[in-house]
Amino acid sequence: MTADSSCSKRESGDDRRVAIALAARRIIFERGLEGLRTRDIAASVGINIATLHYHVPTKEALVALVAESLRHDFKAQAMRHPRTGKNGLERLHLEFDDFRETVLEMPELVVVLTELIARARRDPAVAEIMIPMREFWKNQIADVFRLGIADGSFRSDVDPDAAALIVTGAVSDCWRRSDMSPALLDQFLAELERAFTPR
Amino acid sequence: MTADSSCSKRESGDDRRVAIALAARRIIFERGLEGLRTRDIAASVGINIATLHYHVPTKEALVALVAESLRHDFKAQAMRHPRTGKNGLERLHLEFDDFRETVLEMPELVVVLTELIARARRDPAVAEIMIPMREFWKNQIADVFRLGIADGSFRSDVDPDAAALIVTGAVSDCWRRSDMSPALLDQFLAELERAFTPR
DNA sequence: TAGTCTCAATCAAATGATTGATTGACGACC
DNA sequence: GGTCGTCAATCAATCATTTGATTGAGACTA
Repeated sequence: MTADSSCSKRESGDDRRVAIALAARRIIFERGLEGLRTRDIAASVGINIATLHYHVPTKEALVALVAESLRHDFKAQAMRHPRTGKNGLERLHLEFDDFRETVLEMPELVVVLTELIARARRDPAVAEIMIPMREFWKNQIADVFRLGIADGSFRSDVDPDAAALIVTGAVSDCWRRSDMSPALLDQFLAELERAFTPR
Repeated sequence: MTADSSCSKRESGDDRRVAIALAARRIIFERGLEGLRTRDIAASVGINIATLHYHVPTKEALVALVAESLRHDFKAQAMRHPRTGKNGLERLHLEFDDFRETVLEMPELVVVLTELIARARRDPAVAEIMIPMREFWKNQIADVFRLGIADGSFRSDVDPDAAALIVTGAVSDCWRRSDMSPALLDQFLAELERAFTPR
């Protein structure tokens, strides 16, 4: 206890808010938005409830902070692997590699994403963050399909927008299952590629 | 008010519980599990909070009742259109017709389903109802694919289980979007069929 | 009549949020 | 280098309301 000198120093506002968002994400993962309590977050961060309110004034603002936090991670993720010089199919394949990595590294991500997307229906502040995120992802995949059709790595009768909806939807749902064996995951992703490749 | 004679008769326990489940579903649709309050359900049904507890002893039991209610509707739905004498592709097509109907008739269904499936991770009583339901649906679709491969209406290299995951996942996610135009929905479903048909 | 169902009032605890006092950090000034 | 003032950050205590649930009496039904 006395050796713990890091506790005597105050964190900056931004660091605090990051810690708050991460704690909230963990709790949402475990208990859903349903079970998210401001006091639990404060306890998890190691601060008083009033301090939490000092940094994040309302619970609603807190949920929006979580949404921002997710957006931030999502963005960092999207920049991870360059796609230049790859054809459509190769890019789709890289998307799936990213997916596998994310499942391993951030299992909680999609559970929290799902809760926030559901909340977007009833909270405009959250919608403002989550819906553009989702659309961005879908449009990225649609562009991969357009490229693939042009370079011949996908069937010419593929509808890029519809295909993107299929891929993003199937991948999201698969992610939510979280109990899939690696073998079944491989089967699933292989079948998803086969769905669009020429014969 | 005085002309309202239906209020003068007591409902049976079963009818009450049905009304309670339906009220709860409506509230979950509007506010999520996060915003589900026993008093709001009681008010919506037109009964006192103690009466609600008489019929459904705890909030947990109430959520399980909602899960049962969903299962019941899901079952009724599955029996709706006979599938005899149809090949694989025709059956898949009928599944999609059902999907369209359900989107129109019960828009709240998948929002509530999603909330309950998320809750299944942390509530064994709900998991016991929701997970078998989901697996049943997936296995039905997998059987459609097996039939279709055998009758030649689907590609022979389709992996039925993986394909079922793709279809159920994509359809569920699409359903959750709830803001899709009918034209885009048609495109989506057509592309989903093309993904598995021979060339 | 007996069992079922319903209600208003109530309980104990939880919940999001507030208040006022105190502490920490930093820069200016002597 | 020490002191002071200012602002940011923190805390314990508290508030007002909500929440899931309970109690005991009365109403309803067959």
